[in-house]
Amino acid sequence: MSKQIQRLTGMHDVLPDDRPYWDLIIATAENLARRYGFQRVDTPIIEATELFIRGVGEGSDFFVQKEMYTIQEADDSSITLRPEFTAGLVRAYIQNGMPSWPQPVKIYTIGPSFRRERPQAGRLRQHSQFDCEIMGEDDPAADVEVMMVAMNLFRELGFKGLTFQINSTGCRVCKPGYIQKLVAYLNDHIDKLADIDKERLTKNPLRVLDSKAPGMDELLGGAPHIADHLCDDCREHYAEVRSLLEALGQSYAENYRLVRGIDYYTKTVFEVWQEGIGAQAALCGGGRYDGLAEDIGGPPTPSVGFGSGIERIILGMKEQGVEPPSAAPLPVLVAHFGGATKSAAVKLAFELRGAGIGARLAFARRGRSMKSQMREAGRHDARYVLIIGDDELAQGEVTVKPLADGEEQTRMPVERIAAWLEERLSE
RNA sequence: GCGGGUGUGGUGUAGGGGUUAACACGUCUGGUUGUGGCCCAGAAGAUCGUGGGUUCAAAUCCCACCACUCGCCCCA
Repeated sequence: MSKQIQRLTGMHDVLPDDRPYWDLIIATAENLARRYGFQRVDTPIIEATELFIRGVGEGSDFFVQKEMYTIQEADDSSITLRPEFTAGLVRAYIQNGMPSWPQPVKIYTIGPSFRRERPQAGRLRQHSQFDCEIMGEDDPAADVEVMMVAMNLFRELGFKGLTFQINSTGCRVCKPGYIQKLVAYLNDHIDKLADIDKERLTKNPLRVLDSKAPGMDELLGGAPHIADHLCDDCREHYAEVRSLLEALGQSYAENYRLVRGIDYYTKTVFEVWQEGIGAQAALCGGGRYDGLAEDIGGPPTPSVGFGSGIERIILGMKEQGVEPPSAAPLPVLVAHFGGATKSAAVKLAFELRGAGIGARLAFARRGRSMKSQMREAGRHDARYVLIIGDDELAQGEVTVKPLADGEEQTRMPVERIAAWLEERLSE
């Protein structure tokens, strides 16, 4: 056991049993996104490290050192497996001249991303994400549109008990002032903070709001809330987001403790929560990032988007008992007795496949009992076994054995079988 | 990086110092001459996560490591 090569920590194999979940989620997401006018864009899995450093923010060297898969190239350049999608998509927007496309540009993408952290429930080192962005639009309606793609995705997948958690994180004008007030308040109560929160207070004060330490509800309830310290522009924007949600009849919970750790977020931040996925209740997270395009060398481009981890959605579906339709079994198995009958069986199997009929061929290096081939057909839920023996071969026929009750076994010329099956299978 | 839990055939488990490690499911074969699902019989498959230590004797006790898992940190 120890000698065999194993999967890397935090990586997962997707086996056939899980495939229906993936297919359903991807199909639902793409269908939904297209109905809202999003178009698919795929960007490389690897980008210049610099892109993520700038995208993620000055103070976030933590990611660079510990959480990103970074490769030093021989020519001294540094490249990184994408830890998120937004930076790459904004880069693609700028580089491909999308600022001069009709605005806004609405794009979605699906693919893997990477983070080097200790895995836990719903958090893998490689995980796949569905990601939607509206770039070049500052209308709060765009925020709401993106939010509703997320919410409706989970609804269409059959989730129950979802809540919108929303907040505004301010902008370059009002956020710094708020942080000062928050820090001042927390410093006044520093004795009540856990060690870890004291550390956060110096490194990333907003994160203290996310503290899981006991007794924080009360302390933070008395802290200044950012919604009360927004500048006029941000306050107006936030108010309109809420009123549009209300106009849609969409409920939401204002969560003053909802902060996203990345510097580029401005104004709207949101998550969709579902109870019960371990410590991670969020099915998706997103928000507005009006300054990011400029940070990475592009024109001012107010934008909003969200990402949602597919593995985590699957976890949630399993917890909620949401089942995707399972893959349809192959309708036919072609059985034979080796030798010349095998050749004929091989030929028949390929003819059927060419005609669009799914067919499994019984393999048998040295011949195999009929019983064994029948068992194989049964195991795979085939509907018909087509048998070619010496007798059939001599007469150019094939025996059709139905596996379901109620159908009679028949025999017919091989030339007729494809048409016959097509008719039966389309019923 | 830190902490908890768990490591026995493919899967799920039992066993808890002493000669051939048990059970279920799964897999494969067979139950006459060319016909599945149930049933019956049989087979394959595990150096009991790895390495070291204690002992006459270790899957069982001790230590370390590794992996998986849950959580913390961080959250893209």
